[in-house]
Amino acid sequence: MMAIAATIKDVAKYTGLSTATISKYINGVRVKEKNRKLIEEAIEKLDFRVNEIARGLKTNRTMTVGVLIPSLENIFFTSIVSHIERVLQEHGYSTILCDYNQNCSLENSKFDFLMNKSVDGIILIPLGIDKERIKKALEREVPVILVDRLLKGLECDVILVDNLNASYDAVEQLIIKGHKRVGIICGPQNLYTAEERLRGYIRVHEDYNMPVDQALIRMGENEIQGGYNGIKELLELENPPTAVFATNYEMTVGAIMALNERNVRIPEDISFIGFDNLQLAKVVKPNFHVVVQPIRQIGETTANLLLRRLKKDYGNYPSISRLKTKLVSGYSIADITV
Amino acid sequence: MMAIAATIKDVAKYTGLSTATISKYINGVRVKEKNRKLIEEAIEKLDFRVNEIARGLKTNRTMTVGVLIPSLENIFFTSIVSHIERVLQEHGYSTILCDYNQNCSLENSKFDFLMNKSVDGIILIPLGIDKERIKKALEREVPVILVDRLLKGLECDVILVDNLNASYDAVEQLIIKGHKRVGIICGPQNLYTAEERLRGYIRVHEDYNMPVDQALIRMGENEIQGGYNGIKELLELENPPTAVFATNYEMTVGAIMALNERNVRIPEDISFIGFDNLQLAKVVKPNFHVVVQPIRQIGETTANLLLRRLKKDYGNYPSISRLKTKLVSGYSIADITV
DNA sequence: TTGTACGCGTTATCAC
DNA sequence: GTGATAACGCGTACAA
Repeated sequence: MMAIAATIKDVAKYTGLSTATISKYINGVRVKEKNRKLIEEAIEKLDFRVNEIARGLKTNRTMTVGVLIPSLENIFFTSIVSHIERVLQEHGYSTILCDYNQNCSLENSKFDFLMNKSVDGIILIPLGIDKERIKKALEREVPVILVDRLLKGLECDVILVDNLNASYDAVEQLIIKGHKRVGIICGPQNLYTAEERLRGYIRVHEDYNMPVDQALIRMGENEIQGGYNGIKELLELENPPTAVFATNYEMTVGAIMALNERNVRIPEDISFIGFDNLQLAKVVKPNFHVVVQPIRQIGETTANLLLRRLKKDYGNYPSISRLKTKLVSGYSIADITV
Repeated sequence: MMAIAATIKDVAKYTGLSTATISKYINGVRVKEKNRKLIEEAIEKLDFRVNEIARGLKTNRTMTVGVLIPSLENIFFTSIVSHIERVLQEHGYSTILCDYNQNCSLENSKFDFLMNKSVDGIILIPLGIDKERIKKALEREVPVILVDRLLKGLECDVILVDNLNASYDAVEQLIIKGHKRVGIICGPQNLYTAEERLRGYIRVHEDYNMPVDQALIRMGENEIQGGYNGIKELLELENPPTAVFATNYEMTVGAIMALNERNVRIPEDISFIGFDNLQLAKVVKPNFHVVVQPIRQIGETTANLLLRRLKKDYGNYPSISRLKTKLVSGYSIADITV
């Protein structure tokens, strides 16, 4: 025999009160002290829980947020989601998670899927979504928050990381320590973050009046393989760099692997700065310098902004946050100033 | 002006038909050819979409599945989720994802949260959940599928990996190649998978009539640090192993890092078998042997089983699948048979 | 094949 | 403070 969930009606019957009163109690309206006791007893006894579906039908809210990310197999993205989910859940929202497998057309269709599911809001790490979809969502008063990547020409809340200065500061450290030839391993240039990180690299060169040698710029996929190949190519240059900056986590792993494999010592043979995973940087000896993104802050800021929008608080719309990274020091930079 | 979603009523008005007819059309019941055309035109024109909330209220189904995993910061888990989500989404289900941060009490409360959200089914990678909760869910006809870990004394569908034989086969390869002292780096023994993997190690020793040296068994957290420490301890033994088996991905990364750092060569100085991430194994030179879990298959099997249960197909309940791993060869085992 | 009428569990609007 | 009642949008007898 299966326990059918009790309804407001049941509680009403049990207490002798009306459904209206029960509903009010549930929604925080004051009721007579005596009735309060009674209702609480009934709820306990009948194991009553609000039917969110029925409530949603009335209120037009599902207490559900859609989160759409490029891939579930990338720890940077999923870590952000982890924090988002925690904060939202604390406020009673559940998180419908979708990934689009780095595929724009999937990105579009999953966005539609979420809209069809009547989510109350959407958090999106975008790739190449059709901006009209986002506009339409906003028109329907479904707030959308972009994360990590900007979509030019779209008025929308967005939480970013200051990638340009992250990169600038990292490379600057190398320059300050006397490095004239700094290699950079970066992601595809149609990707907002990768582009920004390369721009930081270029700008710091300009600011220090140093030429940019295109041969030192290695682009590849944001994967282990990309980092691995990048290092390989850099080491095989006639005039190889004395320092290398890897600009995302997977590439950092690949780069370290390639260096170890060739017995290239850090920092004696080459100086190195990695990206993102502090734990990894701490495990490898010598600990390497690493640019750490404020993952927790990204997630929490995003969730909190969305919660505000869900409360119809549209203060400082559109809000553009640019969170700061941290350069955590290690022992992977050789001082070669003469 | 915001586009309010059209309802069945609107479509009925537009076509001059009744809401019942529209509803039937939507649910695949035949209608007059002429009316079909008309309805389709109206749906297109009005941009009508079924209100899943209202439908859920009637059908008592939310077309939503809860997925509860130990951590969103572990790529093994999230990769499984990725496949689950894809399959479910193809069948119109959305996935509410929660993680419990490796914390049993959170595991319990998030399970409750999902039940309160009236999900149609739950997929759980369990740690120490109160089994009564699962029983109660099953009684309420909410199917639950366990993944990766067994809960003893609970009748429930479960999708497992044959960890014992995975470990057995890996270590056997080392033994066949003449290794008498094989180190194993494994996770905490209150964890189902870690325990199974160690049992495989022990069983193959028994089968080959080899003593098990407790000093060669290093336990730690399933993290990079655990693998790193494990290798370190093994290398510092008076009588160190000639081969090492790391039993999860993070530990494999840590182990490789530690070996590289000490310039211990694979396989000249030590033979090695890793776990899980084929891409990593292929990137490191020499490619190392690696036990690969059928992640895609785990996800798809899980999703498909749940879909069957959601259709009230309770054939071969409880279903216990034990999926096979694959030992992918590399060049990390030295043949030291004399 | 189509239409009428009602109910799903909740909230909101009134009166009282 | 409380209660009766009408929505919310859809599915489904049952009747036509």
